[in-house]
Amino acid sequence: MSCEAFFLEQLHQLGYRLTPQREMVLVVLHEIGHPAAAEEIFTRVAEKSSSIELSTVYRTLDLLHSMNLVTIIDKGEKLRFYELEGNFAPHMHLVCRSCGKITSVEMAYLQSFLDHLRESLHFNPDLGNIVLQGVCKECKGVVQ
Amino acid sequence: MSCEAFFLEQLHQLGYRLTPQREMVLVVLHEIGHPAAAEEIFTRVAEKSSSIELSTVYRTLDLLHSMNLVTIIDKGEKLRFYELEGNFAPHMHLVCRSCGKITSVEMAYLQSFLDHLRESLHFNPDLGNIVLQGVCKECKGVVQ
DNA sequence: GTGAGTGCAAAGCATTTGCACCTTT
DNA sequence: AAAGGTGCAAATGCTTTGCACTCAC
Repeated sequence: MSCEAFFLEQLHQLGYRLTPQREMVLVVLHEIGHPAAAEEIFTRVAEKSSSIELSTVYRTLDLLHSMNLVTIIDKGEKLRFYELEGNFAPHMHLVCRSCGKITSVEMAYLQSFLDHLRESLHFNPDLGNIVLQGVCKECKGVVQ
Repeated sequence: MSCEAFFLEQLHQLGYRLTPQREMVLVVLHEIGHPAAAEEIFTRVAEKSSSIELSTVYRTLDLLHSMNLVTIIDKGEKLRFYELEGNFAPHMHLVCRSCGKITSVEMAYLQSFLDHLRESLHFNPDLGNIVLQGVCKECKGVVQ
């Protein structure tokens, strides 16, 4: 099922309504295809001549997040990033502390560790929300 | 070397000064022994009859962080938590999305994954800054 | 004595919220 | 018609910053 279809079904099931604003936010998240700040999503929707307000973007992102369609990436600063999760296998994010670049990594290599958390510590990790800070390849010489 | 000694040495080396406020923040971080918000540290110092201002706490925490004596834990909300790192082996934190409890886990199980990041992706993770969201043992039945 | 550090108060700033109006259902 | 959504503006609240005074060196 495409994530639009899933979105429509969920909206209906939960008694929410489909508005042009919600539709546009989903479209724009698709187009961007990488983690983006609320402000960027807002700007892109506005550019498409669809009128929208920043607080509506936040409310829609919340909604999408509660449906597990959007991941919130907290880089440890004030600003948060939002990414459409619909089409991808679960993955984690690497954030470069020098250039800010966000890289996606598939979860496979983490699997045994996550199993350990679940089985030994009985802690159930949220898979959509894993962020690692560090220094990327390109910035290796620049900092630290 | 105790972390007080390390702190003093670093201060001196970098041309910073030892003030009662800085000393008290370090003492209180020791006493608390678990991740705490700036506000809590501020309150505890104030209780000890040492006069201090919240912004000074923030400035001191920044300083300690830049010396790698303090870890900043970002639970993905506005509020951040600060923990003295001096005496411990590097570890990561599990944050329960239901009750907010922070648990420390040693890094050993993550080692092979971190090696993979370094070797295959040339990404150098910050060890002091790893936070995983999820649901803890006690809250297993409560949410999700 | 000198410049780093502190207290105070004010600013920042992403995000949230209250409320009246509008629109989907 | 009813209730959920939106826009607008104001509030939040942790954290940061400017500035004059103080104090460690």
